[in-house]
Amino acid sequence: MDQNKIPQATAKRLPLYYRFLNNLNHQGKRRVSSKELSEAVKVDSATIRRDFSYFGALGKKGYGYNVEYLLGFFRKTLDQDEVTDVALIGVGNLGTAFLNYNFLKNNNIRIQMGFDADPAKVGTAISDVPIYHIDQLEEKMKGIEVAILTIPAEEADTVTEKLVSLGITGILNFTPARITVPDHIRVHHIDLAVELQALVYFLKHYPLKKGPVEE
Amino acid sequence: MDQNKIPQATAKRLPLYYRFLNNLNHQGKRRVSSKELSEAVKVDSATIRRDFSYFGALGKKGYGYNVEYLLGFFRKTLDQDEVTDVALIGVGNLGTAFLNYNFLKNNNIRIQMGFDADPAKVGTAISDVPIYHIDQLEEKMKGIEVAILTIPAEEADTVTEKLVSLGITGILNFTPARITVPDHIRVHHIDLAVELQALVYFLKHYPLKKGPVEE
DNA sequence: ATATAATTGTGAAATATATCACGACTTCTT
DNA sequence: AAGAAGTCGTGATATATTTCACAATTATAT
Ligand SMILES: NC(=O)c1ccc[n+]([C@@H]2O[C@H](COP(=O)([O-])OP(=O)(O)OC[C@H]3O[C@@H](n4cnc5c(N)ncnc54)[C@H](O)[C@@H]3O)[C@@H](O)[C@H]2O)c1
Ligand SMILES: NC(=O)c1ccc[n+]([C@@H]2O[C@H](COP(=O)([O-])OP(=O)(O)OC[C@H]3O[C@@H](n4cnc5c(N)ncnc54)[C@H](O)[C@@H]3O)[C@@H](O)[C@H]2O)c1
Repeated sequence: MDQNKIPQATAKRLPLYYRFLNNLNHQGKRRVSSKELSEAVKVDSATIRRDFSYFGALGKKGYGYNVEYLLGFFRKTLDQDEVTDVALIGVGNLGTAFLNYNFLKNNNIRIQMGFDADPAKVGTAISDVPIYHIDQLEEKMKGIEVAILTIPAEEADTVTEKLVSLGITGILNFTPARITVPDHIRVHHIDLAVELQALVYFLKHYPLKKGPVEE
Repeated sequence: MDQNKIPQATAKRLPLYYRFLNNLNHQGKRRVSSKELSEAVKVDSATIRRDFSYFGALGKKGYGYNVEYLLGFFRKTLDQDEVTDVALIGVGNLGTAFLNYNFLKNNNIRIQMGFDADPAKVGTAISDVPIYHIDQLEEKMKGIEVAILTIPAEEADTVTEKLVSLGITGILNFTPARITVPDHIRVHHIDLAVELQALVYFLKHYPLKKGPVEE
């Protein structure tokens, strides 16, 4: 049932398509063309058609795509029928922001518990998510396969080792550390400082149209 | 002085290299090879050499790269000698987390002011960053070219229009909305829910080695 | 002084992604 | 019912990025 031939670039766009299809559905739209979708998600319409085509012929020539059908298809494809539980490690500035966000609504993902090393935080709850001590990882984290890492960079390697030994398979890493994991574990990095700095770099070195490059 | 031929993929990695070179320098390391750096940043060593080579011959065969020299070079390349001021729009969960983070230290970027629509937040300061009312944008935001957008998705288009009319050139957009801007404005999207959902998708559909695909 | 080991920079090849452009088919209009 | 308009799916092509692999050069050991 697995389509290992779906390009990663396509896979990364699926959640985006899914969200916009949901929006359209809520607006009562019955059909949508790759052109319309393109304007909404800012992805070239040929790319959208190509993306969809990896899953078969989902549309109808001359008509477009049926919103409800497409939505249902992607819901299954993205496993949106079952809730995915994740753990959050590091209840600081970023971690707290995530705990206050409802990933269930649109993404069917639930942060089920948080862990921190600070005794002042242990035992509390944020948006109904209980916070445990990091030493309770083994005891509490049974069955959870995905972790969000929002701890100081210095702690990243130690905590990652623990997570790996407890059977985690995926980590969303917000620390600037490039953590080391065995081959069978997937890590996605979101490096906010790098993103910001890269944006600034692009602005200065790849100016878009207006404002010609001086000097 | 501009090198418009540097691939975007390379440009995105520059801040990463810069940070690790900084680390090495602090550790007192004098030289580093592409292989060592590769292990630290998890980027193939050939890719690193290729990336560096776009800027000329920065290394020495049989020796590697001089850390201090490379660091100095990238500091200039990344304009790390002057502070870049940015504005943050939307002082909620995420926005507050960013305000509490010091981007100055490693990235020479300063969030100089925040804006919000909530009167309870206006007039306060978070980590010494003053919060103004969104209606004061024009009055206060003079000279700032980059904005971080952390407002509700519904507000994204309206606020973006204002930002654009006030001469912003780059936006780091954390809302799930795909905002529409003129061609000369650069928008980078960081869509946290999409990132999380994409990670989950990859885990289920592209399992790495161990744990063969069932069903 | 010589041999050995390390490491760069890069042409060439491989891989990945995006876009063009059009035949085939559907829907809409009159 | 016929013609016009719209839209998909996709072969071909273009572009972007990564990786291989090796000659050239430098450093190190004996
Ligand atoms: N806040 C931002 O805007 C921002 C921006 C860029 C990068 N980051 C990175 O994200 C990470 C988190 O940032 P933050 O601002 O939320 O930091 P923070 O200091 O506010 O939060 C870190 C939390 O982790 C906890 N912690 C420390 N050691 C731990 C351990 N061993 N196990 C479990 N919990 C532990 C701390 O008690 C604290 O609550 C950092 O690595 C930071 O560099 C944050
Ligand atoms: N918090 C998360 O973990 C998370 C995850 C995924 C996506 N997001 C997205 O990031 C954005 C911010 O999320 P959040 O959790 O910080 O939301 P939030 O509701 O906590 O904060 C939004 C802030 O924007 C302010 N605001 C509303 N309208 C405004 C306007 N017109 N001008 C200026 N300020 C205005 C509000 O007063 C509030 O302080 C949202 O679009 C959300 O979908 C957040």
